[in-house]
Amino acid sequence: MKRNSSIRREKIAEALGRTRSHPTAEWIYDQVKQEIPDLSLGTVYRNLKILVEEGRARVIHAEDGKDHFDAHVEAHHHLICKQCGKVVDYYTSEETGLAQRIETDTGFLIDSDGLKLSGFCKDCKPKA
Amino acid sequence: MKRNSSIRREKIAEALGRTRSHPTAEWIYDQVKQEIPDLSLGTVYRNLKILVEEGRARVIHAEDGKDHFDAHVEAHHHLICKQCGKVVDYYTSEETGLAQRIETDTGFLIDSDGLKLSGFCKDCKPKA
DNA sequence: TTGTCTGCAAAACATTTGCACCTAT
DNA sequence: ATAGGTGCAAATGTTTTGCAGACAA
Repeated sequence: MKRNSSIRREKIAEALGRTRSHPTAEWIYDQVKQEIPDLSLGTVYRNLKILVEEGRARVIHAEDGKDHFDAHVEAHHHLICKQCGKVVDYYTSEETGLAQRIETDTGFLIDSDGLKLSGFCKDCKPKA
Repeated sequence: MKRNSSIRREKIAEALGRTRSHPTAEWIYDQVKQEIPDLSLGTVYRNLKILVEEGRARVIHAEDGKDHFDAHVEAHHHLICKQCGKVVDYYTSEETGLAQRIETDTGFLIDSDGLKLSGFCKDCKPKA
């Protein structure tokens, strides 16, 4: 299947690349719809899927039941808030040894997606 | 709200405790239905939610879009296969320092759920 | 032409909920 | 009586898909 890299796909990729907020499909839809008023939500889903297949984006299955997307594909980790669903980036290279050891121990190939850690963000954290 | 700890709830907890396979609600439903034929799926969902609230189980939002449940609440980690959705346990205490450092750096409170690492399991791993 | 892309609406899917009844205290 | 618990079916909310038309190579 040849890919035409349509205008819509590129606008979607741009909108996703412009933010660090790990938006949902709907958020992206709202953004791009401002530029392309007859955009449909189905198209957003279709293109996000393609971007992920092409390695230009990745999905984060968050605690809020929605898929969140991320165009920043360099290795980094995600902290996912169980309460508000927010996804925050975290950078460290400290886990590379861990991933290595896991593969040796279990045969499981950890991918560069990095870790997902769930918990409570600053705002949702129960005040002690 | 007082909890009666109904028979159904306990059977569900037992079925979940009996396996290490991190089943979905539907799998549990099929299991317990053998003992309680008029069980309904809604009840399974309702009780799983209560078990999670009570800290007797936890949810894993897996890559297959379904929620998986786990009654083994001691601290351990999960390796989640992006291809087949399988969830495998992994035990190590190596990340405690990491969780600590994340809290210091970001204010994000990582919970004892441990890490979720996605990748490919032995069986789904692309043969080199 | 041939294969891809799209809007739209319908479908699919996992999960939740309203309701009337049942059960336990 | 009062507060939970339940089956059932309907509703929900996100994501996918079928289709017929539009577009690009």
